[in-house]
Amino acid sequence: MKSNSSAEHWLGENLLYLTDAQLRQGTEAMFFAYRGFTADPDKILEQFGYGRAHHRAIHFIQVSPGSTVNNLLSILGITKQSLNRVLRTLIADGLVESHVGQEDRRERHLFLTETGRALEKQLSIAQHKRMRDAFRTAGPDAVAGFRKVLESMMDQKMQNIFKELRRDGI
Amino acid sequence: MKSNSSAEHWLGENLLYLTDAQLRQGTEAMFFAYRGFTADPDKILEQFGYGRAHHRAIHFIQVSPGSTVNNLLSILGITKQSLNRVLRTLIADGLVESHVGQEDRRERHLFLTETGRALEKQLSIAQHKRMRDAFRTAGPDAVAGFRKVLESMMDQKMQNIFKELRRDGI
DNA sequence: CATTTTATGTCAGTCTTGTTGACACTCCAA
DNA sequence: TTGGAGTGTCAACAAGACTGACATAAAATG
Repeated sequence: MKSNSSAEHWLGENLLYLTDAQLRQGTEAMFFAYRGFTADPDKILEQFGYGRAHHRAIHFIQVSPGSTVNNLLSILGITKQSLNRVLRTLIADGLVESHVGQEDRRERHLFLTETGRALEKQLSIAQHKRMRDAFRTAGPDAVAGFRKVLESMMDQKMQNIFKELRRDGI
Repeated sequence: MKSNSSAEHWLGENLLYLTDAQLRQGTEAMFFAYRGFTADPDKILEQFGYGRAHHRAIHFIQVSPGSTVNNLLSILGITKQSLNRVLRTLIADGLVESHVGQEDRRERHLFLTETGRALEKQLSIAQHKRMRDAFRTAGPDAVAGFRKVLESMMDQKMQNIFKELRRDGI
């Protein structure tokens, strides 16, 4: 009896929900959900002539004000040339300020201006609305699971950066 | 006593985990996880000179063999010109076959060839490995929550398509 | 039968966002 | 003083999305 229940438990945890069909379903869910996830901010960004790359830069500068270019690069996982193109336009448009470092004057510390913070707020309100609705619909336990799975799906390096971001003020 | 507990419950469900910080964390989790999610297939695709667009086409043709171009378009949410560019190369490379419809001869029905199925298998094995590991680490309840939240995050139209895909054989 | 609509394909041009490679400048540290 | 790190910039390129225009074949409709 006990060994039977244990076998069932093993099945439940390791086979039952890990069929190809289930994994395929997970794959498609990620694909479709990510589209929804970016849809609302994309509409706003379009009005300003910006793209997702601008959104990401704005987001992480907001989260870690004073972050250096290099730090931002390791978070975004793109080349400095790509980031620089985006930063250049954001700085030219007065959304981002770049301050020479006091200790190390080679470094540039990035900050959002008033205008930058306004756009960031507009973007996050739109994005958070959808996420809040999804969280409410799914319920607290589902949200916990959602975060758990997503975290496990990241590369180890990104998982560390993700946790690092939680430690600071945010 | 009872009303107090009820109030706490309400707080727990509607405020506690829906702070700006929590929503921001969800946003970042989606961003980092999606990078991990695509990383492994991307490496394989690169060897063949393909990109994510090719992967998506291959995936959904595998899931729904005989699907028409228009059907695929509504799933992928791109323009026919974009899809056509991808399909042209896949057909030229002998991964996909396009058959004129029997009832309606305007339609083209898409199928994977043997070679196409082989690549699809290689890609899904890589992608499923990461997902399976993440699912095992997080556990069955977390996986259920993960799916629930992702489904709620999709646009209504995509949610229907997603469910539609579950109905057929998969 | 004539016309319109639908499904698909294709050409041409544009945009965003990523890539490499090369080079310059500043400045810290050995 | 020299080497290397952090940063900025130029040029060229590619993937993958977009729009607009046009072509073809076949189905649907009048």
